[in-house]
Amino acid sequence: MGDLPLVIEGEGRQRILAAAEKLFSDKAFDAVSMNAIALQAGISKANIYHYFPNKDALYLAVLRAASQSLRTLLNDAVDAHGAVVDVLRHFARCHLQALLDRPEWVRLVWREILEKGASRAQEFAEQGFADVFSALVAVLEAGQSRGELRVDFDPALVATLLLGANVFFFQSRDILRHYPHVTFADDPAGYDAGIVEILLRGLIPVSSVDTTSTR
Amino acid sequence: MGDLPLVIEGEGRQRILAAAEKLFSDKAFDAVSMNAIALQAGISKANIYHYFPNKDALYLAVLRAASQSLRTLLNDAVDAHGAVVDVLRHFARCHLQALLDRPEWVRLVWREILEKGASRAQEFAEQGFADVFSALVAVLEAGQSRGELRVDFDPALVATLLLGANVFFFQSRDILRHYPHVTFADDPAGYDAGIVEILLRGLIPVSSVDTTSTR
DNA sequence: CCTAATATTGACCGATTGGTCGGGCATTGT
DNA sequence: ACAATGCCCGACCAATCGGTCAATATTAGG
Repeated sequence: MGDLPLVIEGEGRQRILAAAEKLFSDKAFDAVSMNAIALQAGISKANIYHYFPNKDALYLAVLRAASQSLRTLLNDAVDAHGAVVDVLRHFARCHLQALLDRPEWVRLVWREILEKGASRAQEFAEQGFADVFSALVAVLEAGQSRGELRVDFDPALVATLLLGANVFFFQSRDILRHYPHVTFADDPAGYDAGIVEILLRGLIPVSSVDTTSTR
Repeated sequence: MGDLPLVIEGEGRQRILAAAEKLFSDKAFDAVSMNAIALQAGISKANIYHYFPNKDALYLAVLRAASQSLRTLLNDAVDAHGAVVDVLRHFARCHLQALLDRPEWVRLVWREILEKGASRAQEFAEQGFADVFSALVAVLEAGQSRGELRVDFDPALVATLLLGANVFFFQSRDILRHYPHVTFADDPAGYDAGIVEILLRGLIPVSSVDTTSTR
């Protein structure tokens, strides 16, 4: 009695996972102590060991959950309906928005990729994002075979370029914001619109001064 | 006597910095102990404190040195001679090669950006790469005013796209390597060649079925 | 050869780390 | 009513952490 049960369906385990996710998302593994996690979760440190055998297992559980959530979130961005150019525009927009909506998950997964070179990254990012990548490649190939896109480029390369543009934006928008020429740091939609437009049209004028048949 | 003086000009301080750079480059700050650094440098832990007041100062010195070295390395990639398209090709190639040649520096700086949001990242990456970014933007603007490039795109956006493509390649080539469609994971030159070509020409066929007037 | 400054060290410190242990508290099936 | 079972905690542990200090090598100058 007395203590107000703020978390009814609490299920201690979820509290722990949430606390760990929050802490692990903005500090490295060794920089997050079990004490801090227990404090954040509002429980005792010893209690964590009732649900998880050790720190690694807890971290792995958090990473697994975040990775899977992020995976489905990103997969939802691929909607292969309509003309290829529209699909690309839609994907770029949704994909970047998904990254920005759940920065904790992205940071969690990306930190793991940075630390463990290709060892554990294989288990998550590789297996976890291969489908997004494949879906994007498939869209591009369809566009090629349907004549909507040129056929003399590598679809996987374009997919990498598009994914990389979004990830890079996510990672360095805080830095880009301070650059004098950058006007899109706070406008992800505008950024993606510009990116896709450049990818589609190219930087070189169509041929000579023919020009402005843009539309 | 006895001990072979492998390092003549050793200058203890450099040994420490080198050891710390190596360790900090593939493990996070809290995951690297002063003991480990001392061991790697082949000296005693207490001796480190003769050259550096504390762990933070040592880390900061390493970060500063790596950041500056990386900065000059990347700046050298910008060579604004010749036609704009050639400059872009040359820059992309050299920039990515610089990243791949000194992965320790890149990982060091990039980890710092990941950890400290925009606080200390400002001091290094921002200040350190603003000139590369500006130079690239200047090249693109020159290309626009000279009529070699279209004028209806944002130069800063293209610069971000190009830099991001290289950084993303550097970060995730270990993952990309395992993707079925990817053939360029071990061919940075080919990757950049393809990237630049796409940026210049665009994905959409010149007009309709005119086609294959490539090259 | 002596001295003074610089390098370098082993031993040590309090604090914090991941992890353990034994026992309370509450719910539940019987 | 009672035993059982899961949940939860304070206290504790050995190991390691960053950092200090007094004492010793090593070097340079006169």
